[in-house]
Amino acid sequence: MGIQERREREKTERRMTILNCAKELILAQGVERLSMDGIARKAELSKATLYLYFSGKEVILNEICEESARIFLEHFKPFLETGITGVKALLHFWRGYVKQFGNSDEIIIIFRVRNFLYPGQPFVSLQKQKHSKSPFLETILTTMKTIIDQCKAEGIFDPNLDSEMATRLLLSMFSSSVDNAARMSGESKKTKLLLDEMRKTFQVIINGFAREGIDRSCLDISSPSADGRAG
Amino acid sequence: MGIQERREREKTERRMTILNCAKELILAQGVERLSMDGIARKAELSKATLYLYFSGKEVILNEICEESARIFLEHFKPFLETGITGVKALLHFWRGYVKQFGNSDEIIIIFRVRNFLYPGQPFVSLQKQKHSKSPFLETILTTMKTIIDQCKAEGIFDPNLDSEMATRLLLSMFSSSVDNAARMSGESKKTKLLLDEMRKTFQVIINGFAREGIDRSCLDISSPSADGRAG
Amino acid sequence: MGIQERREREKTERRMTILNCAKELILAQGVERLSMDGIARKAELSKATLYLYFSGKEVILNEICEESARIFLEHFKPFLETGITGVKALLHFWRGYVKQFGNSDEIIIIFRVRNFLYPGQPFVSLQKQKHSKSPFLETILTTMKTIIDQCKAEGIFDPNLDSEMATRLLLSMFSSSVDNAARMSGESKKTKLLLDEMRKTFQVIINGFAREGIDRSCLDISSPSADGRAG
Amino acid sequence: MGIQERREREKTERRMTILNCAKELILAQGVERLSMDGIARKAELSKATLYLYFSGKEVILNEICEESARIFLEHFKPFLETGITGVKALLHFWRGYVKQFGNSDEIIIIFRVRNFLYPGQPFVSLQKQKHSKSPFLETILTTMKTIIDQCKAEGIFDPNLDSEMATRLLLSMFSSSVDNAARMSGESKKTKLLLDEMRKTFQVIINGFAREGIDRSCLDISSPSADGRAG
DNA sequence: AATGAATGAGATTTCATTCAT
DNA sequence: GATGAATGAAATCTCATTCAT
Repeated sequence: MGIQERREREKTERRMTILNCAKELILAQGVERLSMDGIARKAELSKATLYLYFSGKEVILNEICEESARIFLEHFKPFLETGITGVKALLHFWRGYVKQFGNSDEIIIIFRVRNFLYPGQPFVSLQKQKHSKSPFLETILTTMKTIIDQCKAEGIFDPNLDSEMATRLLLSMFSSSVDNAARMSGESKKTKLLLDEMRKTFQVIINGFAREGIDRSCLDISSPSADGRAG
Repeated sequence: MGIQERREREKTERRMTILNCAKELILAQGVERLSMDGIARKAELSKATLYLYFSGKEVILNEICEESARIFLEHFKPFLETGITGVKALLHFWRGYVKQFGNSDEIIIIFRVRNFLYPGQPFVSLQKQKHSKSPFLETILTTMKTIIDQCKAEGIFDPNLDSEMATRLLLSMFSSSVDNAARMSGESKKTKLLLDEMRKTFQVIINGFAREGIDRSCLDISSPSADGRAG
Repeated sequence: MGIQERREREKTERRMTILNCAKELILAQGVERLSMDGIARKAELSKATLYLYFSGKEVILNEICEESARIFLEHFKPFLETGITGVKALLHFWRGYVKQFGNSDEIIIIFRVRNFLYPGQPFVSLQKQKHSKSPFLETILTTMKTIIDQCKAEGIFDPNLDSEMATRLLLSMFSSSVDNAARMSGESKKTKLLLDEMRKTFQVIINGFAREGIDRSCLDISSPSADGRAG
Repeated sequence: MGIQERREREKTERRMTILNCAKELILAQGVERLSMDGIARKAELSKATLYLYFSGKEVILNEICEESARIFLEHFKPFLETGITGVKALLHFWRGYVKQFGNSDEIIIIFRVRNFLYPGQPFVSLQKQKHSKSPFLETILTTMKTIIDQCKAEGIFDPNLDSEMATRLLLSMFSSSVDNAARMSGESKKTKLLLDEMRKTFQVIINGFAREGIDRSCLDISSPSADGRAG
């Protein structure tokens, strides 16, 4: 029984080792140059062993993406509670993102891998897709759209705003920022510089979403006192 | 010397042939699947010959990007005349883009190749780069920044707006849209759908750039009568 | 010792399980695609365990072949009693084959595995082999040769007929037919079509074996009344 | 021009070199163990070069098979003239085969490779196939069936003989013999022993084809005087 | 006795690049 | 200047077999 458990644990650990090695390599040299050989070498395993845990390269990338998205969602969830206003949710989303972004590279990986797996494919395609291959990414999208709709309903955002376009725009922005960050070397990745840039960008876009004439102070994501109440 | 000249001219023509074939292939099947083999076959040259004109695949891609940017700038220039207001310039920029986008595929190529060459690298890195590898892309950026600065000076845009961030945001948006378009099949590429999406996005961002309280009608890029005069 | 015996019995059972799983897989997907992995999965054992019972894949295949031949012989034996004429024995052989072929897949396995193990190797090599690797196959051969010799002695077959060649020819024919059958999908395997083909072929060959001028009716394998008495 | 021709010739020669190396390896160690690596090593070429000449392993095997069948047909053709009786044609076919078989290994390769490409698939499947992938093999089959039909028409063969079955039987026999030969080591391959076996087998089968009561001497393939005239 | 885990060796295939002519 | 031919290095994936527990 103890053995059973230990086995299970070790197996999970190995899986994690492999995924982590892959992630590190992705951060270090880009998804494009990621090879099974490389992962094997870094994980100090034989190539064949990789195939014991994952049925192919594509699967590894998918898992990385999914796992990162899952982790992100987990970190983010506590910030999203029921009964709060849309703007408040938006702020929480942003803060969750900042927290997450400051703590790990998950989000960088999500975007980089995803862009590799589906090159050039936007997060929300203009052409409807039947089945998303990525439930967690899907969840992120849905969540964001819900928040935007709520903001519209609360009279904060322009009622004519196309929510789906808005979702796409926000996520594209995140993706760009992240890609930008991923190109930076080493520690500088998580610098204030990048977060500043992202905050500014996020702010500009939200301002663009806002209903004309509204007091922008209630949309101020930098101020901790912003409470989402329309003025 | 006549001979010398003819030689020179032929050489240039050859170069162009190669680049054009590469472009067509990129449009037809994506940068990812572009191979020296393919270019050689299409150009009806031997692979070895390609190396007489370009020192490698990377260089070809770079040149393609540059050349497309140059062409884009040429088309765009007439819309940018001195003595007009910033907003008007912005509208011209947008119209130039729409025109360009409806008329040729240069812009698709610019973004797709660039994204392939520097995957995930934003157009304007947050980290200053010593030497831009792409003078023409640089020019596009500079132009846009100039316009934004002008809009700020004219009181249309938020005086606190970070012009460089704004430039990056605009270009990221364009890039995303183009990638999205490139995923669409055939003629649908240039459909109203995409242009609509782009227009909406552009509009939202500009609205976000605007000074608080300003009348948004003067920023309406869909209205041909918008003249950039602040209300 | 009871324990000893049980152990022994269990070991034999395990061996059988493994062999049977392998057989089923062979019938389902062909020898070519048989893998140790597959056997282990089907037998619900670990691959390593297979090696406790058999020293390698080749050995498993050999045993399968042998065991199938043994089973075939067992089914066939009752049809072969002493005191009957050679032709009658031949008819019994044929009927035993038909019965066997209609009732189980052993014979398919014998030939397919054998052909895989020794691709292109005839059942009876022209070159004498010191030690037959397959005693049971050897028995089948011997039996058949005995029958043929008897037919010769009884004046039914051409006295100049080379009995060994004749044996080889008959078995090759069976092998071909079986291979043909194995290519057919599912139930159609045992259709009248195949048995017809085999009967015709068997008949032609026997006719070829016959002494010149003999009345072929006594060799008619389709007629149940043929009794092997020369007219 | 001379250069053009020389190039062409050299290219053909390379192709031949590759095919010949493959053939030698097949004869030496069986099709099963043939690998692109092996061919490359034997041909003293890089693996990549093989792909310049053949688009894959399967293609190489197919070409080998086709080419060998073509060579066989060429050697065989002179023996098949119009206006001869069916039996005479049959004798010629046999002699062509013997000649060919005594002279080269082509025929061994045909059968071994074919058996590998289409494992267990008889030359003439009981299930009709839409398109033969092998025009030359097809020709061999057609030729043989034509001869058999002619023999039936001439009253030599049993009018009830199923010509297609007969063709299958003959070819199976050849295939078996050849496989047998291929297993023999070195020079013994072409020994009288094997040819004797084949002759005997061929004779028995033809006797089996014969109409009942016919004088078998006219079917004697060993006698050079047999002239195919029914007695 | 049993097995989960690991692996070495090898398969096919691709492609940017070089070189002799 | 042009090119046909060649290739090294790398990619992904498979499988019979072994070993520590």
